[in-house]
Amino acid sequence: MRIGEVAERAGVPIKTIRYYEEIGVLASARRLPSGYRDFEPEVVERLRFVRASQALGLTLGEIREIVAYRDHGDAPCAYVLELLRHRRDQCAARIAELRLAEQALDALVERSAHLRPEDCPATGVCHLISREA
Amino acid sequence: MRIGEVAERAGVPIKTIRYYEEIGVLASARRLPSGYRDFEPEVVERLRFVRASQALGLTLGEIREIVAYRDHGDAPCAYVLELLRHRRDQCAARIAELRLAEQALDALVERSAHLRPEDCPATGVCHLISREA
DNA sequence: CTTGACTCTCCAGTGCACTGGATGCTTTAC
DNA sequence: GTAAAGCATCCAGTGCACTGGAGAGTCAAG
Repeated sequence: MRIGEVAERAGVPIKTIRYYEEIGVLASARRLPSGYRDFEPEVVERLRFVRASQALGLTLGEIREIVAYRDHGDAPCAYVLELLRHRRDQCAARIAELRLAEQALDALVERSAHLRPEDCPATGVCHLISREA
Repeated sequence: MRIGEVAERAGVPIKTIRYYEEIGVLASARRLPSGYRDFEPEVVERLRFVRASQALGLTLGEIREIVAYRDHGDAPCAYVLELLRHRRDQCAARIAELRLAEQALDALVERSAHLRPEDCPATGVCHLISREA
């Protein structure tokens, strides 16, 4: 299967597939006499795996580690589990941060309803934000 | 005030201050005969404003716009308000995304408690993740 | 007067994940 | 046979916000 078909089936740009190969997320593809890459059909599945992992917040570096385990013949389960746990914690932490920011933003937007531009002091940049400091 | 003192008072690295000046987040500082930057004390306040804005998720590009309003003599209130609203909506959207990812990760971690490595199929990379696709 | 701390500019690199463009060979369709 | 589509490599750029280092000038203390 040539790169264009893989790209279409997996829904990943051609450039990206070559990039994945370059950084080791995909193994180097076999070549046709023409020099064209010749992929196994399984690579489509692997690309979906990569995209699914990305959607969960794993980095390409982590994904490369996972597929390296598999390509060495080991089941990556324990490593994957560790990554997933870590990533879940990061998620939770990030959500907490964003909630705080959201609340602060909400309070600011709310407060602005009660302010008139004339109340702006001449000093500083914008007391809407800087009073927050 | 020289750059080192500003850096210390505002808690911002020297390099970063020069960078802010370069991209227009800070106005170009006056210079001493030696060539050293000579800052007004107010720049410390402005740096705090920049950091507070960043903490709310505004980009340096947006912050530059805000201070540009102020430096042209206009109160940036309306513009700031628009940014804040937009940013709040982005925040909410991102939180929703992360919640989904968190739930998926949680389900995966949970499920892994009931799987043994022996159950791993030989094909694919890791069915823990790829079944999710 | 020397040493060390401070500052200057300029260039380049980081991290992450791509993306674009130039240039040229190969394959496919008509 | 020719034109278009597909593929190849290589280099370089994107966006964001810095960060590091080289090489050189300046200032304060002893």
